[in-house]
Amino acid sequence: MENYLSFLPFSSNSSPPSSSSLSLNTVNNSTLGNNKSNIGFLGLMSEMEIPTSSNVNIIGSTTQINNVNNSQSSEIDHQVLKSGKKKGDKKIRKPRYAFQTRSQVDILDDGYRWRKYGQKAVKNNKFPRSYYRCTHQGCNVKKQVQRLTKDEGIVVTTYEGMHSHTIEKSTDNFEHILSQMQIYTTSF
DNA sequence: CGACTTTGACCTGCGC
DNA sequence: GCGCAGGTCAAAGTCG
Repeated sequence: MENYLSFLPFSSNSSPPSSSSLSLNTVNNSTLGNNKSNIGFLGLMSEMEIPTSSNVNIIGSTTQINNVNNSQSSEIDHQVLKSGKKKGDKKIRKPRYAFQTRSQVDILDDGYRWRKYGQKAVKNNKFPRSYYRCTHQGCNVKKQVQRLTKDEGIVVTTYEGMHSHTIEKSTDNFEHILSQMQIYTTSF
């Protein structure tokens, strides 16, 4: 919070961060000191590194992120998520989409507003996993953010569900970011 | 004062 | 059935 930093990782011609282009929030307890935000999109993720559930979809190409959500979750989207409160509900989960970024900071600001609702220590990982929920009314999208133990520079973000509204910040928008990211992907 | 984070407790699913 | 791990809740605290 105090350490809210914004970065312009991809290009040098973008303008000030807080309301445009990609900006990144720095979580308080993340290691600061050098603000090198060397963000590279890694795309692929091995299942071993994300053992959370069996239906995590691995995103290999950044351009698929939105499309996959639109095409696959439209039906499932309305099904009730395991809530822990409602007994008897089917344990059907929304599809999840995970991708990795190489970053010094944990949270990619994708233009939506997120509220943290939990944090858990994860087995075999020295970094906790953070749970976020979209604050937009009626929007039930969640995401998890976790840093890998193996490589502390890699942040795994897992999205669950589909936004039912438009981006709240006027970012140059996520697609632009993703297209930039893909350049990194292909160069790997 | 509202929005957000922190954090311990609780619930559920799953493997043994 | 038991214990573990993941996921969520909600009260309290913090910040702008």
